[in-house]
Amino acid sequence: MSVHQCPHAGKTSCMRPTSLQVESLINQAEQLCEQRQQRFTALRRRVLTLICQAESPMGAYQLLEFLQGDGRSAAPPTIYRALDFLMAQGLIHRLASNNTYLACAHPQQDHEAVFLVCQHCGQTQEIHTDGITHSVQEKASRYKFKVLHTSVEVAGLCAKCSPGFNPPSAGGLA
Amino acid sequence: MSVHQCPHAGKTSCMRPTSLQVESLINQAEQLCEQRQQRFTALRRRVLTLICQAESPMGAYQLLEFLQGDGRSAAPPTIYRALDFLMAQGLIHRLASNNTYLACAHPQQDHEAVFLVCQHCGQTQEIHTDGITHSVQEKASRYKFKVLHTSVEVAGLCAKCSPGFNPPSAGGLA
DNA sequence: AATGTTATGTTATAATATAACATAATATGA
DNA sequence: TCATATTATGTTATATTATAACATAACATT
Repeated sequence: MSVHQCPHAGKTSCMRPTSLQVESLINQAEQLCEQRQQRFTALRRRVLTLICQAESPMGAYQLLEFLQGDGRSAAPPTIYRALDFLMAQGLIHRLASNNTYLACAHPQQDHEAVFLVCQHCGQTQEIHTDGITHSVQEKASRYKFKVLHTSVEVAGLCAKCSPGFNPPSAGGLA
Repeated sequence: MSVHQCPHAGKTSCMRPTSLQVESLINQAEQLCEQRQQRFTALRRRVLTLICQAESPMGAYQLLEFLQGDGRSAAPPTIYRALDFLMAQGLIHRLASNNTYLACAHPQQDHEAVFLVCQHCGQTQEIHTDGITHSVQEKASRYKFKVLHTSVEVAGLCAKCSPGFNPPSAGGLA
């Protein structure tokens, strides 16, 4: 399980970040919440940490199990409320196509994102694409449709999971 | 509830089609299934008809109620199996953002679609956009990601429901 | 009719998410 | 500091969406 280079420089969802990178994401979140006078509570911090540490987007009940593992009392509303908060703050995204949640790669700016969701390993990459956003906007305006939010979720196979892919260091074994 | 002009000429999901248009959609479906040696059973026909007649995309349990209203015995698997079949045949689409199902506007060709989903009235327009599809494809290939299916769901307000919209015939009342 | 295949019926349950109300923690102002 | 308001969390129950597993029925082919 090697960590690959990534264009997003430490704040991306396309790989499992190191503990230092997670810490940095959490710190960013803390600052954002402070600026907005929102409470970044222990629970919210814990949930965001779990999401940041995950290899791939996680389901609500998966996260809930981790909370319960903490010894903490946790029922479904516990996790859904935390997720709602984190989404409202733009710190995480929800993937409608598989009901999972993942850390936002760029919590600073308000943006529309595109997600490349690997059907084989689940790893999901958030990418930015003015091109797509603009195409949608342009098309929508032709229908006098006022865009509030655009969800683009691309199902497919990531580089590692594409047929024929052989990891460079493994010589095709395993 | 007037029927507006629509670029899709009778086979669109942006409005409630007339009974003649529904009939035509069903006939198309029947022909496609025959060509593919698939059984277009009474149940499947009924479900597709319900979806075609709907003003806006319908939930599975909503559809199920209609089936039960028919006097027919119907449990969840009844409707989900019909929906699965219709999706496999490309006759309907599923919107992941709100768990609803709507008739495909162009069942003939295999296509990627973009959906403009009105948050106020629920009406949903399927549009075709090579631009968006190509943008996604191009972006994905830069990440060596093999695209299998692209889902684009745009939440917003349709022309009728946009703030300030006044229906031409109502003079701003109601 | 006998047989295999596909579709549907039926029961149960899984997976995802929210409502409603109680308690606890935090913030604010007197 | 205390009283109060507000926000967050705990708790119980339930709603919503979807599937598993197995039985029966319909259909297709011989």
